[in-house]
Amino acid sequence: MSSSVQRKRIRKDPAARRAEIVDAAAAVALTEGLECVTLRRVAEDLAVRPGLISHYFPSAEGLVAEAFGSAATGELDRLLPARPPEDAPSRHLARFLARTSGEEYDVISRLWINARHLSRYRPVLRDRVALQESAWRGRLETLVRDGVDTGEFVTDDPVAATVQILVVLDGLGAHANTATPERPAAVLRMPITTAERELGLPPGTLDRTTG
Amino acid sequence: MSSSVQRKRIRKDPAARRAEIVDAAAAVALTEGLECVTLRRVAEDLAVRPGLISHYFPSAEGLVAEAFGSAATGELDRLLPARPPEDAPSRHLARFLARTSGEEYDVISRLWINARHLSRYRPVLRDRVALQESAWRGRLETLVRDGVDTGEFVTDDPVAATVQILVVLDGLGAHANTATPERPAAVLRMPITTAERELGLPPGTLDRTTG
DNA sequence: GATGCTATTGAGTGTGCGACCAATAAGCAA
DNA sequence: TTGCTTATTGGTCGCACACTCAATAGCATC
Repeated sequence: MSSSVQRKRIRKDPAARRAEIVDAAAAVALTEGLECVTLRRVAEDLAVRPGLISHYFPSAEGLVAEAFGSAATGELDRLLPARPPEDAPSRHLARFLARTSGEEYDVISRLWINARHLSRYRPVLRDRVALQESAWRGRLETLVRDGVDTGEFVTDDPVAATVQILVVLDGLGAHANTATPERPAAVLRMPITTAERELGLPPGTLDRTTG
Repeated sequence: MSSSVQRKRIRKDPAARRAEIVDAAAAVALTEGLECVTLRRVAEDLAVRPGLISHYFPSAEGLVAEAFGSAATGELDRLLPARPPEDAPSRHLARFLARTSGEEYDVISRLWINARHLSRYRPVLRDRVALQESAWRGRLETLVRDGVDTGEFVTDDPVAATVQILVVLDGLGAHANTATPERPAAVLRMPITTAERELGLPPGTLDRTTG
């Protein structure tokens, strides 16, 4: 008779239920942080009992790692999707760098800071972070190599160029959780400057393009 | 008569006791992480009761912030001490950058990652992080300005040059908790390259010097 | 419609945390 | 020596967490 109690059980296909759990966990990871990905929290969001989450993830650490992996993969796809043939590599790179400037990118920075810190205590998560790192690096590296192939980019070490861009992005994202004093324009432009320098592009090539 | 029980009370000067607590908390913060700075943990290290820590720090968050501040200040003093007059700014800067390459620096990177992440949930800590950030920036900026004054460095924006160096250091330190694949030499040299570029120094000027 | 598999629940265990507070004793001052 | 201030103790409370496991019920299969 109590109003808020839902006694009806909904039995789902294990694969679908698992995906549902991972999605909910990833959402929590993005909005609240990885330490908020708990059995109780995820169960509450899905209106099930905590024990059910344990059934799919015998160790909570596995769920946290999965949540991070899912969230990071999703953000990578939004930030740096596969390049359609009609986009020139330089244009695609410019779009990517433009997306890393907005406040929207802070969410991603927060997630990475979170994961890199929590990796200190969670070996399973640490492995997942390493995996995601190589995924992000790999996708940017592919774009760089594509640009070299078309002749737009010039570098004798695509890996070094790629990693240098990522290091700068990591450095700029480090402050996503703290109120940062207004930064000089030269600092805000560091990703573009670095990319243009390492890829042999004339200054200004990677600035925001229309559309 | 029980062997492990210490019933004797040691009453100390409040200022001394407080300093003792902060020191112990800073040590835990550096070695184990800020989330291990708990009333119980610090009390155990000092062989006192948790209630005593509460007496000096009514809120545990205050202790965590203090622990970070103490640890960060100590590390800054080791890493970038005040420049003695007999040291040329370029030589002092070269020493600083050399110290940021060793594995010893990983401890500092870990502390900063830790603090920047935990800032998300702890407003008191967040303020302390902002304070420490300006302290680190201030000290490096002073060194840069000194070099400009002596004519060794050339830049029209000392702040931008300073922050760019720090951003690169932050970016490289982001991986302190994860096993990082061997990085290209160009990446490892980024701090030196950035400093030389932004300060108008000939390449190689800031490489490791003898002594 | 009956049966069997298993997804899901409900209840309970143990741990570590911050916070709170009355009782106690150390050491200084009168 | 006596008395007072307060640093320090010991104990307790409530909360949130992961983890365990027997009981239950949804649903596909026969």
